[in-house]
Amino acid sequence: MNALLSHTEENYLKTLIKLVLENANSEAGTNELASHLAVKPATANDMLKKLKEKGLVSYEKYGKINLTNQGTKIALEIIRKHRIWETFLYEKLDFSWDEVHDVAEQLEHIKSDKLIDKLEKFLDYPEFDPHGDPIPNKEGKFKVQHKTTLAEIAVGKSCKMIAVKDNSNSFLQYVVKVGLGINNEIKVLSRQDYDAMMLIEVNGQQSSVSQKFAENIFVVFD
Amino acid sequence: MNALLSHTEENYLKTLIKLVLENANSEAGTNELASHLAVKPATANDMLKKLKEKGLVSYEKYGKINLTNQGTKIALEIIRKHRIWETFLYEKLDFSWDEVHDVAEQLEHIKSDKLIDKLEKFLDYPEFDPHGDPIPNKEGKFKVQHKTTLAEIAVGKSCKMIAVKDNSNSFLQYVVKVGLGINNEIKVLSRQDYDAMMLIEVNGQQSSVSQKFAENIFVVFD
DNA sequence: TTTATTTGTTAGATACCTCTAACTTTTATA
DNA sequence: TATAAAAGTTAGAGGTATCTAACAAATAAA
Repeated sequence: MNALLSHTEENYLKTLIKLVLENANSEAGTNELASHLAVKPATANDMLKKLKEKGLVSYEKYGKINLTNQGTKIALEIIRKHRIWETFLYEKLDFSWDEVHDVAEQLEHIKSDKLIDKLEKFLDYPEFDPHGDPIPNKEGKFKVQHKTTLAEIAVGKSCKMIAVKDNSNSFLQYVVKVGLGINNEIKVLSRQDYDAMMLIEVNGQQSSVSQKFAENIFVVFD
Repeated sequence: MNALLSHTEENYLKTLIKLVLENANSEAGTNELASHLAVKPATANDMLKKLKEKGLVSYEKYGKINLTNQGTKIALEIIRKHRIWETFLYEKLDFSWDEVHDVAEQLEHIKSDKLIDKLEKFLDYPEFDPHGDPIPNKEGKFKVQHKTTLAEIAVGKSCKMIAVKDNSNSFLQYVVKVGLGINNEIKVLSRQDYDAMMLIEVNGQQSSVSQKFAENIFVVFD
């Protein structure tokens, strides 16, 4: 029995699960939530009351926010839809890597289980989206990859890019500019002691990237 | 400069253009509009004021409603999106003929010109949707077919189904049950004088259909 | 430990879309 | 043409999602 949630409610749940998963402490705060959704804390607070009323989040006044099992389930369904749509846009409609996110933000709210299941089949059951993030299946299960960042790779070693951490347009466009994409080989040529700037090589193209950049590129060892 | 309209506003425009095109008199009334949108006349009246304010409809108090050029343009864009999505669902995702409408009602509101243009290309620029309705191009132009209904076909003659007039689920499911679909050949075997019930044959299957049914099937002569 | 800062909450207001109930205008009918 | 019916409008209200401004609690700093 999927509760009928508004786009807004769905966006709150999606943001909450991201915060809970990223924070490692498995908790989120009102201000944090509000800033991710670009609303004021007062607004987020109101919505939290509503979501609590619906049994989707658990929290007490002045306490930390968590998703209930039901809330987690719904949040994973939204992430599933988002990533399947991103894959469709990238693979079938020739959208570029950095264009898929914004459109998928809209498409993820379409209410039709049949649609997303048929789309998944059409794409031949993809396990990762164009950014390398895992796609939850109908039961909410997904592949977890051990994630190393480019910043951790030693000088002289090579690795393969598997995902990005930051999904912002500005970052993704930067990644494209450096000539990087999913499954590309990266060789670490040197690293500055002072600021950890790295010189890397991708498909013969050398680029100098910051530590911040390197920390947002997930890789696996060759 | 595409005004940023809400889903609701878009639905009003879409319904208005349908009424205006169907009515032949090129006018619509408040009650008529309201009943098609399943809202009360008071609600429709409020929205009309807003759409007039935005320059999308023209009407005077107690007068008839018309779309402005700008309103027509936007309405055609929504119809274009709806029909392209229907075609996608039917051709690529194996949705059945009678399932596509409801999902397309949601998809038509996705805001991305790039998306719909790429989808159109992916489908190889279709001219008609799965119900036989013409798909407006980017400039709002579409093919007009001279439409004869099955009710007008003489006994003993054959014709080919090209579209349906009624898009309701109950009608479409009935059409499927009779074994009919776009481009099927229909032979009119007999017609009752009393109530115009017709006996037709489709792919070897004989069915008895009412006048109401026949009036909602568009055909061309062989 | 007292104070300052950060974080979270409440109250009151607005815009959107909807409703019901009452009223007005137009159209049809007797 | 007078009246009844249909069509259209207005006023007042409610739910959702948002805001600002003011306040309260928890945490960090002096």
